[in-house]
Amino acid sequence: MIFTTKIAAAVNESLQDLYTQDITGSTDNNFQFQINDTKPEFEGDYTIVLFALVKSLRKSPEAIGQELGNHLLKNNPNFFSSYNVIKGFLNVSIKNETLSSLLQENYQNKNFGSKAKNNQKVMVEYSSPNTNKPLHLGHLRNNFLGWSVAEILKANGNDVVKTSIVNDRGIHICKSMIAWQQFANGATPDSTKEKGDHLVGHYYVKFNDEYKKEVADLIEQGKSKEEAEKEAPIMKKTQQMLLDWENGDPKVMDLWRTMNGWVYKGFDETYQRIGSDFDHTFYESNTYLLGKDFVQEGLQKGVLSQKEDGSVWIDLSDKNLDQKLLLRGDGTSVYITQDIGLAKQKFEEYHLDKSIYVIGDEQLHHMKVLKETIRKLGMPFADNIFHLSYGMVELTTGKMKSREGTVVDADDLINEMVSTAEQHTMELGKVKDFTSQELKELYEILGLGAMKFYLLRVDPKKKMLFDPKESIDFHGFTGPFVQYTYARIQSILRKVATENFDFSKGIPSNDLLPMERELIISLEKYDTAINDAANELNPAVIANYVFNLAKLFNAFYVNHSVMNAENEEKKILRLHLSVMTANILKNGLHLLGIRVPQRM
RNA sequence: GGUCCGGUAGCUCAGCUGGAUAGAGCAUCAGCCUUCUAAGCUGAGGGUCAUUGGUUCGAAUCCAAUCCGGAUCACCA
Repeated sequence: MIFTTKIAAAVNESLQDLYTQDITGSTDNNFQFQINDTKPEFEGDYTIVLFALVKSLRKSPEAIGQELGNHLLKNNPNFFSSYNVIKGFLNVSIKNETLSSLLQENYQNKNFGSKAKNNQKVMVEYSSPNTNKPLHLGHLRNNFLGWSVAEILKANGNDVVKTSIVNDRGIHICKSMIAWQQFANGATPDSTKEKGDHLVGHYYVKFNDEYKKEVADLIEQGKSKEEAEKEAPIMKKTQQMLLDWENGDPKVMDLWRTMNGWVYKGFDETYQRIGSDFDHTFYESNTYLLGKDFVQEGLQKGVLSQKEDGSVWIDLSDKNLDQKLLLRGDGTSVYITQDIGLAKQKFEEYHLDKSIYVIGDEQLHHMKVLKETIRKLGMPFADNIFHLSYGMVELTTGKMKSREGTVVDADDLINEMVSTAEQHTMELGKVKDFTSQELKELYEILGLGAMKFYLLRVDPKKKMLFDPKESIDFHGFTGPFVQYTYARIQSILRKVATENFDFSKGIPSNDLLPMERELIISLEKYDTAINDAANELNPAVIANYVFNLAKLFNAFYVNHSVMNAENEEKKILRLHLSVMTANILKNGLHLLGIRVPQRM
């Protein structure tokens, strides 16, 4: 970022000096060019692409390149060391002195991280589970994404509020409750030694099994499928329970609170383990009546219309979106009604500039409708609602369906990852002196690191394929690879620390090897990575950056010794490089919710 | 059917606001541990960037059409 903006400014200045008179017509001095990284097969650090200038200057790209390169060097003798022109590409190299003083400066600032100050108040809503079943792989993607995006936005200078809305009411919750009443014989998490969310989840599946059975029986007795589905006793009981719940029936409320309590306890355990946290949690049981007022207001304003049966609609056909029901004939609200109410509440209570919803892409349409409805209702924040939609996690073995129990359970997967980490660690045998407590901690760091990296390294928008039979890798483009690089550097620092280096004296040499230059330039790009990731709401940008940096360091590591450097000056330089790389790897991984081990 | 998203190496994915010979990881093959951690490093093979046409100095990238896959279009949440 620092370099590209600096180069852009320098190029602009030179172009103005050289060609202002030559430009006919426009006087805004707007020169078109592009700055790219120089491809490794050419000499140089950055490449200025000149083709776009050819037309307005009416010169050959080679001529422009020579003139511009020459002028740049003359004008910025402390910044550029050399240039070359190949076809329409002007490759420039940055001076060693500039690079090492940048490293020096950033070393003293402790970080290359973003200095951006956006100062926006942003809410990120993510996780948003149902309290009738445990979390599965899809929820993990959501949690990791939401948490990471929130941290990335913070790193980019925003004030971020993390929230979750818990879907704790409704017919599906009653299903688990009814099935528990009928089949559980009073089983509790304590009596069964099972995590509460799993226990409740079983009865959700059980409901579905029983329901199917009853429907089949009724069909056998001669009912139509439709009739059977309506009349199945367990479904009727469930619907009655929902009514009782809405009327505040003490017995139902009691059971509801108890069973939700079990689920929350289970969720908390999982959240704590994966490091998900929220500044505020909304509960649907509190928010589901929100939004009705706006419907009334909208009616008065004439934005909404009412049908004969009393139902209220909004017409979005001008936005290519059809009509949408906002209030049923009996006056009860639907999902989107409360969403409108909650959106408004969020903006007002928190004075938000932006509200981001981390929700699967199957709700793209819903979110579009929500946004347009809010706009039509005249609420000013419609444009500040963003849907960070992510693709489903699909299994090689078919679709995940909680109802049918064909999901990759979050807790199971985490356990599996952690034990794989243990297995690898045991095989390598590098930490035999660790206490059992330290080992346990290490396995968590590595197992979760592998899993988070795996889920975050791909573009959120894309759906991803997961093979439950194949374990997530610990080699190559993975979390453990980056963690390993960090641990390696710590190993160097542990050995050198005893020698009491005086870093305050700075880097005494400007004699840089190609790999040392590459590392500095790469470190400098962390800032750009954070910016890009924040603008795109895409943690994969960070994952890719951090991986490339680690790869670069490893190549450097095998070629050049820090401890036994050619001379004292080299040693100091490389220590700076090592510390900075470790800092950024740690910081970058943190943005992905991944911790680093000191040894592994 | 309408709308939206995707199709890049055997597999999983980068690259997509147009730029040089399309990149990683896994898998395959060949090397590297008396020197700071081999969860590592070096190298090799592997491509009709779904197809066809267009735009231009230049297209994986932009446009159009077609094919394939998916999501969605509730008085469910």
